[in-house]
Amino acid sequence: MGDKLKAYFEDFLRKDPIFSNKKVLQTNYNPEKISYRDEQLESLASTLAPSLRMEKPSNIFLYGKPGTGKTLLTKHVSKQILEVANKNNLSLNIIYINCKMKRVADTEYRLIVQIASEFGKKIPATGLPTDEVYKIFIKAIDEEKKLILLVLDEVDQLVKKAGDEILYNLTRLNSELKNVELSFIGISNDLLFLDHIDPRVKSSLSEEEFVFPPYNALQIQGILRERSEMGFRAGVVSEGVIEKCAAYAAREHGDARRALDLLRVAGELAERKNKQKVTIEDIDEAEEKIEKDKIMDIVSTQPKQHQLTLLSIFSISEITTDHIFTGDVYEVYQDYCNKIKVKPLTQRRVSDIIAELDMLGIINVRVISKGRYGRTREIKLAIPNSAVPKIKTILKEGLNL
DNA sequence: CGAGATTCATGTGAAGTATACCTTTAGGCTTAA
DNA sequence: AAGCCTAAAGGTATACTTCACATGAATCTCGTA
Repeated sequence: MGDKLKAYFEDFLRKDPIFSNKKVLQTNYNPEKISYRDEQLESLASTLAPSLRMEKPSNIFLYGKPGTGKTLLTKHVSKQILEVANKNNLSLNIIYINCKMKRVADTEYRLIVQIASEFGKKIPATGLPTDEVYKIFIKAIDEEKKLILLVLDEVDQLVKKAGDEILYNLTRLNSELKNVELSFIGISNDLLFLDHIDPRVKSSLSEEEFVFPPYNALQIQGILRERSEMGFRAGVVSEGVIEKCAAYAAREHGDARRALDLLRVAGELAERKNKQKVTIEDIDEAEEKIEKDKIMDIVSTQPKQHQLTLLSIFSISEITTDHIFTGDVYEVYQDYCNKIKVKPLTQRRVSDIIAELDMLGIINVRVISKGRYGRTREIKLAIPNSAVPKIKTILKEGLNL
């Protein structure tokens, strides 16, 4: 038993590794050089530069489709600025918050709590009035003179859920602060986001606006080449692999992150299969795996009730190819609840949950009127049918079904 | 035949409730002088 | 008397429920061409 395992590990060690430096291909990797975003890099840098003179920089708003380098660039510039600031003993803080994170920063209260905790201030998760939380927060940071850059990634998600007053309150925060100056960097995937918010907030939040256009296929190829040279051993990546990754990603509105994921996962799959080269076939497989992993990730972190709702939708989708309606989902949902002895929520709530699941992108939902036969949500799966059974079984396991 | 009324199944908004947690405060107990 | 602990009172955020009204096109109704 042990020998076999040891042999496997020995083998693993001896085997020609596909990767030379896998980190480079991971999505959280921060490259030294960012290609094809020179213009944005320069704009961002020049807008933020005054912060090194302890002058409050303009608020900035970045938007563009996913995987166009918004977050990457922001982090990159932040890092550089911070390094310089530290070297010169400037009290400059850059706080990065991702507003999408469920149960972390998806309400006004939680957002402030989250920001405060970045400053080491613990605030209870519930129980305090929101303006009290603001006060605690202000008190905590306003002690010494400093400059804070607050990066709000995926603000659109936050505003969609909790309204744009949050942004108003945040921008107003500056007048309450005596020593600290606060600048905002908002990042949004939704190109129309700015059109939907209060004009007053808009004008103060986006004093500067930078658009991140999608990468075209050639640019993605370029990015992939750079990274694969660093990440893979020479000659491991077969002819056409990069082109294919780029083509896949270009199809998805030029999402570079996706392209990189694709390449990395393809490499991992090849490695697992003890292959010497990454081939085009690996990419197809990787595509499927990424999709599945992504969904699994979202699904498994959902609260129980959401999972039950989702499970109901999946179950129905397996028996019919027709569109699914809220009423059907609710019936199945109740059955599942009874089976595991959980008190079912009301249809009102389930209706809201379905809307939330839509926001997550697992399903697509449209409110339609079926005339004489009432009005309902028309639910469609936003994931490949092939992935359903597996997710379903995992869901069931997690729910003791 | 077509304009207008009806109808259905659920969307949607507002207000209320349950839960879990918070701070404040008042009383009771202990302690030390 | 001062200090400390505890429990009750009074407050909030969040997830959910309850109630009531809004929707909007397929279908029905009925007057008219």
